[in-house]
Amino acid sequence: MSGIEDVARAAGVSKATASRALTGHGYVAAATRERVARVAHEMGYVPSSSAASLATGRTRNVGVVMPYLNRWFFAEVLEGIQEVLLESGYDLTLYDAKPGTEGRRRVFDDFLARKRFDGLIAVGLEPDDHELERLVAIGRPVVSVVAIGDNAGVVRLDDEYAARRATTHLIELGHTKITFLGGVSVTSGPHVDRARLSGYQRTMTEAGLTVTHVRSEVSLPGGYAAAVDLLGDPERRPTALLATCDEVAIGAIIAARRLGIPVPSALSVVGIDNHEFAEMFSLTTLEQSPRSQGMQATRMLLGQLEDPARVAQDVSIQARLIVRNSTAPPPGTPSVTVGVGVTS
Amino acid sequence: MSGIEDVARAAGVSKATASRALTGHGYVAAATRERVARVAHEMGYVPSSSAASLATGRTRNVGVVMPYLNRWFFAEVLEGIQEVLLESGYDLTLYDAKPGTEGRRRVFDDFLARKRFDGLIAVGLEPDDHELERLVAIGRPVVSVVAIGDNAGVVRLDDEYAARRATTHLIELGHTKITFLGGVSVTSGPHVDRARLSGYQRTMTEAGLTVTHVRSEVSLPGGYAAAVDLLGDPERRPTALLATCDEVAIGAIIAARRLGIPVPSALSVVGIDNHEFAEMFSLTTLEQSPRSQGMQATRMLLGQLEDPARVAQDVSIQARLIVRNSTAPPPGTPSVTVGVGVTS
DNA sequence: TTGAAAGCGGTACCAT
DNA sequence: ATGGTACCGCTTTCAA
Repeated sequence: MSGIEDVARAAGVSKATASRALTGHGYVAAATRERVARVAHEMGYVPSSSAASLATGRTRNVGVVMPYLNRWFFAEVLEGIQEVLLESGYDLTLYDAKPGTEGRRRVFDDFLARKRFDGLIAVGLEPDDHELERLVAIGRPVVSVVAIGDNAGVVRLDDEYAARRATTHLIELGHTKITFLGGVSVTSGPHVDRARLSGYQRTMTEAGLTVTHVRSEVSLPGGYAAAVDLLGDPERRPTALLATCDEVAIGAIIAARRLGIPVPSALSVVGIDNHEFAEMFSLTTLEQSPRSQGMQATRMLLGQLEDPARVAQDVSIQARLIVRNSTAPPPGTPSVTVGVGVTS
Repeated sequence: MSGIEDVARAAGVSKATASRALTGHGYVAAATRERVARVAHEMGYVPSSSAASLATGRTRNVGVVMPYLNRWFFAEVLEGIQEVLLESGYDLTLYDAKPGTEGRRRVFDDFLARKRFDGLIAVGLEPDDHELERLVAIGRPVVSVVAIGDNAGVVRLDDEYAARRATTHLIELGHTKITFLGGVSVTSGPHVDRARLSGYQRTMTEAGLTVTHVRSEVSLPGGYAAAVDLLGDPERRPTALLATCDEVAIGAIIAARRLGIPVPSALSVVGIDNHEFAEMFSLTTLEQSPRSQGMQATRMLLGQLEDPARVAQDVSIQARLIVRNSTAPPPGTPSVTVGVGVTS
């Protein structure tokens, strides 16, 4: 395994010159640079990253902390991050921080403290005070996808807006019995679900409609289970459902089908995400593109790395409504109304 | 940021002793060790990993290469790997190697060559000759999940067996028109699907039954689309479907429901995976636990790292059949037959 | 434009 | 059991 010294010798220059030629920092005669580069290539020279890191203090590595890897949103964000890092020659070190686990504690207390990265991307982390403090203590730039509650750079969906938009869509179709499916409450549970629930509640209240909220585990099977429960009871059954995310919405659609409730003629369903399955289920939803959020966050971080003076930004995304075939006017509406009320 | 030298000074010992006390290598008086440890802790000392790597040649980091992050199998494997590495204090560097992309080329030609890891885990990689050569050239232990075609350590599902077992299950129920859904052919496409298709074909042939294979993109929407096509044509419609994986199987079940074909009374469906959605769809399937495959592979790799003499193993897993409610005897079978023929 | 040499922060050998 | 010191391989200042 040849080091830079071997390359220098073979090219007939000093280590210093070889380093300059290879890194592009400092003056080197064009001819020299070329010769060194060629020799290095021929010898199959690959710089030792630990030596370079030790000398420069930079790792050319970015850390990514996220609580789930196997959920659509997170996997997509991760792919987006990976794509940009790959282009930029940065490695990506992944830290899995599942809420409430010993592993998460170790990630914050041990792993991150090692600073084996130049910067960090936190995805949907919802850190508590202690964790936030650790994050800040690292002293490296942090950008987050989904708010994190401090002054770091952020890329996020405007959740409140998305929920308002979705609710408005249903109200405009003529619905009055609209139930929000998912999350815990406005004051507890993941921030994302709280913001969406809140957007729904405000819109309903402003329209003089009654708010109804049914909890559901935030996953496809969770939405299915909750919807089976809700829709099975004719007393409680609404004419429209706003789910906290597409996974829950799709679970609900599957539940409705099993119960023989036609969507959208007897029940409208809206989600938030534009999940990869949304099209297959003709789901009306609000688009958030997690992949491009990951890409944006990464670009923001890389920008800060190359110019520490750069101010951290806060990018808020207004989701676009995608109307498919899971929403229609409520049953009994004269067919002159607006909308795409085609029966499935 | 205090270094080991500061710790040594504060504890009144030499750098060497401090290092020994902190790493646990070599003799140190118990009292000394304790004092050094305490001082280090008080000072918030965190060793520089690049310095340590440079000195020891070991990174305490494991690389993971996989072609997809957003598919169930891969995400699960990744979580399993992450879990074991976290326990062992290893970092995890992720390399996304999507087939046919420029990014993949760079991963193999540039990123992996930097050897910023002590060992590598390749998941479902299906490397071509060039890529395999690069992998070997790295000169670090490699363990793969899903075969890789060389002499590395492997943890994998016995795909041929899984398909045979699934096919046998359907044959025992009395089915004769069984179609395999997914994959490309026995000689092309991903190895996994080829092996499963092959297991199906042999079992069918041995039973004197006719082989029918319908291609499908290997995803839930893919299975849905392919099944809509197949089941929509009464001429071609079989009484049972064996899907190359649960995602395809579930797509097919959804398609069947949409077409008004009751599962399992008019159509039996078997998958391979035991996907997180399998239970919700009452899917009969062969269980493979990707999470534990990831964990096993990681333990195998860590074992090789601490004892390079250790022989690489080849762990092959025989999937267990989980009978749920997506399989039943074919329509028209007298009800005295064996099986779990409950109509959905 | 190039070279010599001093680190970067640990580890581990060799003495003591 | 502990200390002195020579590396690990690269970057970067300073002098030439």
